Amino acid sequence: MHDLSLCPKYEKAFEILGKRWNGLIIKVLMDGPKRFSDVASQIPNMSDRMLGERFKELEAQGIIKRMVYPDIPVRIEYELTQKGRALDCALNEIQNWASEWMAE
Amino acid sequence: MHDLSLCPKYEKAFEILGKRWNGLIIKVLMDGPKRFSDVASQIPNMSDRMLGERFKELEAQGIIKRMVYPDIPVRIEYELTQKGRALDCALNEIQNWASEWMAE
DNA sequence: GTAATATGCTTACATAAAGTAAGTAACAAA
DNA sequence: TTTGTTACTTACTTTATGTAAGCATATTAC
Repeated sequence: MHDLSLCPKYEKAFEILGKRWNGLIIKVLMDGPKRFSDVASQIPNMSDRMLGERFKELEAQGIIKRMVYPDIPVRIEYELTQKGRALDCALNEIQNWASEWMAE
Repeated sequence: MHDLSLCPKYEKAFEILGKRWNGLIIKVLMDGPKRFSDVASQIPNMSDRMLGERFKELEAQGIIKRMVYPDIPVRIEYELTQKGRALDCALNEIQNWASEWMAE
């Protein structure tokens, strides 16, 4: 049989989105820059450990950036890059699908 | 602070899509019904064990159905349900994002 | 008749990822 | 001085995933 095989870029996209918590973290940040504790409180079942780990990975992948504001006390915010915000359409389509097909 | 919290249906959607291999398996089946070995050969790094496990989960979630045709030898095919096919737009948006933003 | 190959899995075991709970550094407020 | 807050980190346990092999049924090759 012919082997179409998947697009390598699509596979890479799912190395990010196909990992637990990432779809939720990115969606929360679509609302604007947020602090560690604000993201954590919007995703109740996720631990701090996971959020810290995911933030580092997403930053390394260029999807979010970590901003340090030298207020007193120091204020740290995470915000989406252009690459991260470009996921808006895709996540909205997932929301639409969920609204139509997922049970309460 | 106010706690918007995410839509529960969106969270459920990512219990499926946020799990390794599911985004790839569903995409492969968008092309039409396929046999176990055909899906396996299109996702080279995934093991048979994982494919078997994912097929069972996706069937339980109503995203695919397992069809048994009593040919000789018996032929088993996996195909998307209406619910599964409804993910087409979302996965296409992910493909678009990947095409634009993922490195080679 | 015996051996080899194909399909659609399952099993046993090893490693990696995620969950849980507690702790820490820097500062401020009571 | 004790308590609280923020943004994490550390140590340990449990779950998920990876790896390799096996199995039942059947066909084909020799």
